[in-house]
Amino acid sequence: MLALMNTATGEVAELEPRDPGHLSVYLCGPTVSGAPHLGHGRVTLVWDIFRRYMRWSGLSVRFVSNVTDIEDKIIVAAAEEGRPTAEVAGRYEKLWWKTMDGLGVERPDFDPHATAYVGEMVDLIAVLLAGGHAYEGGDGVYFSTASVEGYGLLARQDLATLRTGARVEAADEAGKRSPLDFVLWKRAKPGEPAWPSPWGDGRPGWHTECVVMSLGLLGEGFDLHLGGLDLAFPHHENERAQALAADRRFARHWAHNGMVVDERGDKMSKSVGNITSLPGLLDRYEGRVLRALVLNSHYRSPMAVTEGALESAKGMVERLDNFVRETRDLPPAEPDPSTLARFRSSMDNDLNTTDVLAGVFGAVSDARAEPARAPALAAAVKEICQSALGLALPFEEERLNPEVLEGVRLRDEARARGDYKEADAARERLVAMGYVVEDTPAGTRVRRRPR
RNA sequence: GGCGGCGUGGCCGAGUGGUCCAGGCAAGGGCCUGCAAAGCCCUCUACAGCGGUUCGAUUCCGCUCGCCGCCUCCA
Repeated sequence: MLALMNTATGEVAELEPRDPGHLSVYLCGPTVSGAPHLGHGRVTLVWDIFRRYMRWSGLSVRFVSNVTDIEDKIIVAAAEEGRPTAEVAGRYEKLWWKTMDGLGVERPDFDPHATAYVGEMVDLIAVLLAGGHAYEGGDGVYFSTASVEGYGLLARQDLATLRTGARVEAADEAGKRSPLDFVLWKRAKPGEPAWPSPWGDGRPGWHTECVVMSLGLLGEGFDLHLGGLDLAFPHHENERAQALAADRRFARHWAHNGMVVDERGDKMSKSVGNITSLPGLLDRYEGRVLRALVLNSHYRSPMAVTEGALESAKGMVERLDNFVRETRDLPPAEPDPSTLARFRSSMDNDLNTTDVLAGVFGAVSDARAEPARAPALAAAVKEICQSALGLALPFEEERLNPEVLEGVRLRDEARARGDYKEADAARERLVAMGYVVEDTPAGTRVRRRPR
């Protein structure tokens, strides 16, 4: 079974599914108040790879990832555009899923929306109030962090030290008793979207939705809660605190992926404003290149998405593409067992995907050096890349348009009669159409280079 | 200030107390080719610095320097 760093303990530990053979997973999804950025690309790719691998390993995975469709930033965006929040959120959500398709990231099994769970959130807040874990302040209802034993587990600090480092409270949260307390229910200002509650019309705070949605769809003591490292504290801590205060058993294992950083090594961050649009990047690089880049770095390390790193990742994809093209007509074979074994042990070791790539490229080299083993090795590469990692490779012959086929025919004819001037001209035309041209014993072949 | 992490060859990026070697990208040379492309071969070979432990440290320990993350919004 796969061992994964557990943020709650600081140790790599084997996953132990609550229900044998089934894995229940919650991943914190996007707030749809803008275009997805590179950080969204990483978090979704990392855990998409994880999810596929778990399924490939024979587990059934119940994968839940939420969409936060009501939140301050959405209200601001809607006000700026003079449109309803639901419309703005809907538009960005559409862009979100389109971008996920571009990345080759599978849809979650469930994608609960915050606005569909307001009633459950109100119920939870009532329970917290009744239990003395929450209080009413000026602008709404707040959670009392001091009321929970062991608050600070995911930050690996205790309440007192966290409080020492906390920054000055925001003015609109003046009703809080402690800077670490957080809002459960925000009373609506005039014109803001609002839902009814015993504490006045308003909207839920961000941290509550994940509690009711994860417990609602995955049940008590679900297996794994995932997200970007920046969510570990305070977001996940605050989820955990609510669940504990409500006497519910929450996630049993927490895992967090590292941040995307800029060229200088600084984290991409909304407040800093150094975030890069993901759809914009996907115009320049296909999703497979980004997936290769993610695979080439450990999921917990900071990852820079630079031109050089992207070009390098593209080179890897191209090398795999070439290997697949040259081996796809080999007779079918069982995947090479030792290659698969190495793959499993790399993945099971806290998702060491860089080592996975080393193994895959090792198989590629071996297949070229030892033709007798090539069918089994090629089958292993296919199994690993396609089935387990979601890295689509050209296992099927590409269809070429008539114009390209005509160019290929012209080059073949010219070469056959020794007219290299014409042959070169035909090649240039094909290159201009975006193809790499190769001469083979079977004649001219063309292929597209990864974008 | 508290807590956590990082510093590997031109670049990205694993890993390890002791032979050799990560892997990819890039660069240079060669083979192959009508010329190419792809592929193959070769070259460039590192572990921030200083101490310590050890027969032996890039790997363990300490210190120094540098960088980053969290304690604000955030994936």
